[in-house]
Amino acid sequence: MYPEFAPRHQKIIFVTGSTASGKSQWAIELAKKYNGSIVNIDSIQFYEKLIIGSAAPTEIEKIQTPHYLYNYVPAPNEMTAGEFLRDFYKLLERKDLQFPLFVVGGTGFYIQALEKGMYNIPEVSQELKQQIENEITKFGNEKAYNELIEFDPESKIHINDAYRIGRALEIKRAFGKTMFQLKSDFEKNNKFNLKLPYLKIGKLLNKEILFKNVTARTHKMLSAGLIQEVEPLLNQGLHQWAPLQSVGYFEVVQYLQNKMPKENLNAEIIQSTMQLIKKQKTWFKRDDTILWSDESVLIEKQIEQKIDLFLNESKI
RNA sequence: GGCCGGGUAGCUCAGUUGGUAGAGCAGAGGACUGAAAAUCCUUGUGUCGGCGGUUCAAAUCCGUCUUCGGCCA
Repeated sequence: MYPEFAPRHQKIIFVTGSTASGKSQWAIELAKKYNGSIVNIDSIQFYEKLIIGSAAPTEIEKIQTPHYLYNYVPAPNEMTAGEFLRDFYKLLERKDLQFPLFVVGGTGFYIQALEKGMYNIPEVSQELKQQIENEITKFGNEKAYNELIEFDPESKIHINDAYRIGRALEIKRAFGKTMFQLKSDFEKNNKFNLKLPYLKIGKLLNKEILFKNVTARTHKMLSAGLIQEVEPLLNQGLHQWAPLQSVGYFEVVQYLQNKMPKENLNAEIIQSTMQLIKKQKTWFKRDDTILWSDESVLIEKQIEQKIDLFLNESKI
């Protein structure tokens, strides 16, 4: 599943950046220019039927350039970083795949997962996951936190972070390991990092421009039928479905459940989107290997020269 | 014009029998290895509408002015 090596002509370019930065457009231009393909690495655009609110590519765009891993996960399935890796490597086996691959998305966690690999542990059973989740809701964080700290006194997880406590307990009970042990095992022998040559580029716009983009795009989503996109999903009882907790979808669910007046919807979505952008920026700060462009065409061109070099070099 | 409420952090509001203020949200910063567009952490000095007064001490009591609601003329 994880290839140990790959032919040298198989090159990858990550195109990242915050929401509403124009990275998808840029990626499409590049894919056309270099006759490559687009691969999704946005955590919401994986899902079937989440088209408008996730700003997924249009049908026309998909016809013009090969797009992969978009809108294919049906509800109530939920995507995970690990599942994404499996799907990605399965995609690489396709004979008709046109390289270079432009892997596009703003989900830093997934980019990291693909680039560095993930801790090598099997999937935890649904039963155990459910059991731990139930315990935490029933007995509260403290009991779970105490179990964790007793087992792993070094744990840095905050007592309020029920999600991470739960995950750490899953690892403890299923494999008897601490998160730190997983990490050091992983660092000693990481077979799962990305073996193909790759380059990372991104779009970083200033806040004022992003706010304008977000405002325009939120308006567009709502008039394109975002509410109508969510309604049938709610009718199927999917209000707990993870992607419906995401920016834009969450607010529409609130509205449809009469927890928010319609006149607030637009502003609330804009606000959440700006908060998301802020978190994405914070994530990207940890990675100083991304070549950043802004709204200036000049820098974009300079980066494209680097892409030329990267694609032409035949190292190894 | 009269009566009753309100005017406290950018917003919505708490402030017990007077001891110079605090929550949520927003904003700012950060963490992050299988939900990640999620989850979590850190961060609150503001003429307590103005001016007088009572008091050792007033957002809190009194007077007055101002302003926004509502009701009655």
